[in-house]
Amino acid sequence: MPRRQGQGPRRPTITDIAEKAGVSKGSVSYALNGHPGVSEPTRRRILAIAEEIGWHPNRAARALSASRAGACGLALARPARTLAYEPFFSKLLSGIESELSARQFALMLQIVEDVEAETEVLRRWWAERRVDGVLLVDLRVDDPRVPLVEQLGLPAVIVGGPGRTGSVPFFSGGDAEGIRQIVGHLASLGHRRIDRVGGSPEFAAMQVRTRVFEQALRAARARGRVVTTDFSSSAGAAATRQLLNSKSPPTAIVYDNDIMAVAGLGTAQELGVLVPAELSLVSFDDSTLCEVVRPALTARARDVFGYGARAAQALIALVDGEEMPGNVDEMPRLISRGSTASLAATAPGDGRDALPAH
Amino acid sequence: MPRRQGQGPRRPTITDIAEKAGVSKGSVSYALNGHPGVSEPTRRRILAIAEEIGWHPNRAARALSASRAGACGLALARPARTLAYEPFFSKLLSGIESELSARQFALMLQIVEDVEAETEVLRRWWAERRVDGVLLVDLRVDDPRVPLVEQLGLPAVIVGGPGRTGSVPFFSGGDAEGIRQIVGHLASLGHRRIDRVGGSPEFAAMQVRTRVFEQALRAARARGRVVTTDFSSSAGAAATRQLLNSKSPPTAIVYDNDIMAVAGLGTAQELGVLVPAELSLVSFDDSTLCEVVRPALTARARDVFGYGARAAQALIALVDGEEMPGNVDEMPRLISRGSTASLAATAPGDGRDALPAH
DNA sequence: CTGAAAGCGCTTACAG
DNA sequence: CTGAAAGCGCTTACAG
Repeated sequence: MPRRQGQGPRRPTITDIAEKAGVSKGSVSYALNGHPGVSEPTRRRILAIAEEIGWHPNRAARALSASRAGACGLALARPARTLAYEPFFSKLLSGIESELSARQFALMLQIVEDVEAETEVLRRWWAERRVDGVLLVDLRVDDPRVPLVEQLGLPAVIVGGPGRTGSVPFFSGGDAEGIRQIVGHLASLGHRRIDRVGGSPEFAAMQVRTRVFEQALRAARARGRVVTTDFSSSAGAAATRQLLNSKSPPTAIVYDNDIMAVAGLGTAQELGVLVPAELSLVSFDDSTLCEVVRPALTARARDVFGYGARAAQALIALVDGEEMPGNVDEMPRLISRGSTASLAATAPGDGRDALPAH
Repeated sequence: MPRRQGQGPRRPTITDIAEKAGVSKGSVSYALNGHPGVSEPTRRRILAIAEEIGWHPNRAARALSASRAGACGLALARPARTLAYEPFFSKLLSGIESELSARQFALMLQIVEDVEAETEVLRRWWAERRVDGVLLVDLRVDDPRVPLVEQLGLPAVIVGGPGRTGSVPFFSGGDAEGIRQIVGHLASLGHRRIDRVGGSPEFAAMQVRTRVFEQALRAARARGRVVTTDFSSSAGAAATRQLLNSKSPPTAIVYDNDIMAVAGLGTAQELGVLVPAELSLVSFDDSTLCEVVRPALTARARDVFGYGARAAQALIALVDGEEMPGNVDEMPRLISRGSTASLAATAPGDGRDALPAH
């Protein structure tokens, strides 16, 4: 026989409401949930009593009888200490959370070390009925989470595909269009040697970016290399140094995130390379960071908050068995700031002659 | 009579285990929870069967009978879209989450617009038994959450006091020591005019910082002003401009967060003020940001991840009715980087003569 | 329109 | 050491 915890006053239940109203618990439940089966006057009386005594449904009880957790899960396979460096992620989380809470869904968050650990979390959440569905981020190439959720029958939405996603719906982040805009912008400024400091190729999104980047270069009759990194500032700095010190240095560099772009800017400054006179820099993610450095960084902007919100909305629809909203492709836009400039306008010739040996 | 959702295979319950093992559900429960009341051979058999059929406890059922949600809550009264600008917060969240999940607690996260909305979330969570306890961050002066959790009997730990916290335990962030270290560092470099770009005074922590800042200035025989802001980069830039354009500009500025410090650096550069030759800059929060800009920013570093983890640990102890670990005051350390320098060493005289009019 | 009852999957005193 | 039973607070077919 359960004992009561000693904490605070006993919270009211539907039994209390039923007693006060002089009806059965069943009627109270119908009234509270807006189901047919109670007369309008009775419903109003019940609602008034619930309000008066400050009743709220016990989520555990509701979850148990309704076989529904009322929560969605987000497991993040990221070393916890690096989470801090991702303004993108914070915005995404805000967007997801705002939609979820507006729909009365709770958000379960867990940070794990790698994708294997994440699959374990997904299994456990589903087995424990902790969640009704999950959001999958940072899709990997041949991601094990996709077959897992399919096998489990766990409702899931992939945030930021595409990749091979099986039957799991996904929301694309508009990366392809973003890359095209950036390369187009740089090419229109006269750049023909455009390198890219990209993220790790294990991510499905990176493969798309690299493929589209190379297509865009060809379309612009430009050349360029891709250096892969782990997205960290130190890797961004190292890659920049490597590119600028190479035999044929670029006149423009595109970075896959804002942190690396800022690190690249600092590195260029250390090497005495003038931005944007001698080198143009573009970040693939916009953030306050890009605005506050000098020169401010040209960046691909997109509505990350809305992106997260739409993904959450899709997941709720999936969980509720409603029709999924379509994948509205994000339309990114390029925000031109001080870090990009025309080569011709700022540096006569190819602009490299005046460079110190670096 | 409940119906089964059409999703996936039926998940095993203790009834299944009891049948397979030929014992009662009660024995299964005792065995699974490591309680006395079952023989060792029986326990092992039960555990083996549970493992074999992939049993996991239904959290809703467990929560209902144990009157325990197995979750802690974190409601954030921050405009969702600005959450992105807080590396501090991301690290804190990671630390909290790591401790919680290590102890099998889930984290419920909700982002709300203001403290009033947050009190509503706390009330609802507790009434719905969604959480066993909550973490309170960004304590305000006369924060309504403190009397609320006391009245509700909702276990809570304040992250980043102090302030008037009633009976609610809190973890201090070591702000006082941090301020002293920064002012001491700048004074030892010869600075006597040290201004501070602080956060909004509605936060309890800001009051402490300002008080200690003024004490530290007096102790160092230095002078300085405090400008309050909303922590945003634009406010940081505006405050910097205001201070540098004043009749008696500072030779050093301390910023309450990294974003404002970076914005301040950019503003100084725009105004043609050389950092650190003519102006030293210090950030009160360290982050990658501080490392990647040029010059890199001197900053107060602290173990934010561990700070969050310890707060979560304290909350779990409180929820479990165990003894709370003591409030180990954070010992911050100052990381000296390129943005601070001795006045005398870099600029003869008071160093202001050479400044362009700004 | 309303009530009595069974059931969700656990936990835990109580008897044997 | 083990089993049978009640109870957590809901939801929902089923009878009236």
